[in-house]
Amino acid sequence: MVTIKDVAREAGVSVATVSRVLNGSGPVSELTGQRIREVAGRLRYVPHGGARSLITRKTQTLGVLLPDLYGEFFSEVIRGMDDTAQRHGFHLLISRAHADRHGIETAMRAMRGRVDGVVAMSPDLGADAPLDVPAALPVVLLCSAPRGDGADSLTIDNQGGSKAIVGHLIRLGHTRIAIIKGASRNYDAAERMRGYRVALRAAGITPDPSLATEGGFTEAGGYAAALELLKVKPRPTAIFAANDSMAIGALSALRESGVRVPEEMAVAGFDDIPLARYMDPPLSTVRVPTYELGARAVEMLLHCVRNGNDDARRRERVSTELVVRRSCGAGSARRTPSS
Amino acid sequence: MVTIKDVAREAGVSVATVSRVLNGSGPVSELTGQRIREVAGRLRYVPHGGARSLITRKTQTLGVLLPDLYGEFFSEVIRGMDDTAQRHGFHLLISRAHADRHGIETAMRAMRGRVDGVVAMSPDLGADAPLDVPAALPVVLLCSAPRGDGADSLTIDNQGGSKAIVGHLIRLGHTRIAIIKGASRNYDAAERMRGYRVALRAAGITPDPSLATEGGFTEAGGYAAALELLKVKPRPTAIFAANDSMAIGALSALRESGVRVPEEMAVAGFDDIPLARYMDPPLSTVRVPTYELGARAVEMLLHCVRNGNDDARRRERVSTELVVRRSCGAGSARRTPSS
DNA sequence: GAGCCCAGTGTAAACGATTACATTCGCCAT
DNA sequence: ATGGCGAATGTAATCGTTTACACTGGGCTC
Repeated sequence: MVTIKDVAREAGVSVATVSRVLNGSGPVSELTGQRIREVAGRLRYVPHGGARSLITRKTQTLGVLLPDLYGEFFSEVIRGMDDTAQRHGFHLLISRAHADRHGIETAMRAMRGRVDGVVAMSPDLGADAPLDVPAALPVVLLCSAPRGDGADSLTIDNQGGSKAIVGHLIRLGHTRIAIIKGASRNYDAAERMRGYRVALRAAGITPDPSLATEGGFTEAGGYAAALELLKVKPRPTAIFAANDSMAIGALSALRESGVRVPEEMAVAGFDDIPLARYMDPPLSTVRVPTYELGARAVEMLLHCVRNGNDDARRRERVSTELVVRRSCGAGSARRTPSS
Repeated sequence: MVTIKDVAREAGVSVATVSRVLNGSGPVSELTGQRIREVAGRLRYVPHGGARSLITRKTQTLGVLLPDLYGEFFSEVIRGMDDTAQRHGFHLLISRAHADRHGIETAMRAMRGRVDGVVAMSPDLGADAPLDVPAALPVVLLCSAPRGDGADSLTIDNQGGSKAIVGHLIRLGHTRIAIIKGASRNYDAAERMRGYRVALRAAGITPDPSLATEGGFTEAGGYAAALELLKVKPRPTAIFAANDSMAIGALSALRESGVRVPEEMAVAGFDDIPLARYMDPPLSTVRVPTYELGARAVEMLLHCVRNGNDDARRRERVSTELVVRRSCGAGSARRTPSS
């Protein structure tokens, strides 16, 4: 492996001069510069990133810690992150970790000295204590309950989205609106539940506990939850699933039970995954700007990385967009934007 | 930021001893060991990964270079890679790069000194010349035309998959089978086309050039291609799209043209993306084991990293599985495995 | 022509770890 | 008593860079 020393020897100069030429720092004569560049090219010299970052104390790399979920969400977030990082000359060190405190902390430790900062998604609720990681490491928490004041945080406007779609159902005349909740300790799930309650109360409807089931954010969970809800008397006329996967499971359950959607039961989801518009009927939902979520998280992190980590903590939130399709039975069946 | 020196000073020993304790190398007295561990814990010392890798000449990190595509494929591949890498104590440095030679080479250079090896996906055909990267860097090429002998390669059994599904259509009695090809210079696309031809010839059918259109692997492309194919006289009775996205586009085009699937036109895709089984009718396709693809690629790379990069080049291929659903009109409409 | 400045270059000290080699010391066999 | 051995520890070189500082020599200004 050819190092800067090899280049220096071959070009008959010192390593300092080579470094200056290759980084454009310090004054070097035109002639020497050319010679060095020629030699470096001929020898196929490529600077050793690790060595460089040791002395400059910057790795030009951002750590990304994601929970064990995957699918379209995962890849879109990463796409947003990578685009943004690359535009600023940064790499991405990606690791999937358990969503709990311990998993996150372990993974973060392993990143010490390899990254300039970390975007971590640890949606598990409860661990309100700040993370036990080297204090100097900038951290942006994604879709997580804000924790202490060691880290910035970026979340989805879950409440706003829930309120929008539940409000829409209410305007369509529904009063018995059920909810299929997400994973029990999950931050997004809790917030979506809260938005649902707020929307009902704002319309003068008292949330009925028998209309709240849990689906764990999975398709199978949504399926089971829908079957439960069909047994409730009087039966709800609308189901709001806290994500699209569960809504899709619910649609299957309803079809197999012979319940027509949206005539006998309106259904709505959350996330607007690609599948949603292909459902039969197409699923009304709340669009989450996944790409922007990743992009914004990296921007926030880069801000910390560059300006030091010491200034005031930022708490940001990306807003959502109501996507009305046929599954909720709106007259506005075709008001779907674009897709 | 606390370093090994801080720990050494605080514990009243030399850095060598601290290192020995923390790595379990060399003999250290029980007492000293305990003291050092206690101090390290109290000071929240975490070894600096970058510094360590500089001297040990191992980064415990694998580079991953993926083209600008995304979606379910992307995330599943990464999931397979990360699981495998993590099991062996490795991290993943992920970068999206242009699929062409130059993009790959640039990205690889940026990874010098940060990774122990690279999995690169550069499906663009044509660049048969070996990649111009530091020779010592182990590389596994994913879904790409084997290039020179500097790198191992792992591909999908595209031909096998195409032959299976086209063969299936032939057994159903079709003789005029159209194909919607993938992106023009793409390796997978070319191989799938080849498999299609081979299958036809094996059945004594001469491929009809007017039945081959191109859809660029996109949904819109598939839509347009299907409209083209409907104009061909005599009209084909089956369409094989080289991926599911195009098949889905084709389904839309057929529905809007009032052509019933599968009665008037059989349709088949390739990839088995999650959407496929939700289509109406559910899409017959070829399942690609995406997770295993990523997992296997990392295993191959780790083999190179560990045993040096010098031994014989491996050329591996993951096999595919025929997934028959309703869109191709098989009597076996419900033979779909699991899903 | 002495002093200064500045462009161009080299020397060597970092960065934070690992590890080969040297040192010390107690113990045991001779 | 002496030599040798091995356990426990320290010293310092090393990995591949960047960069503060020192040095040289030529062109100015007075």
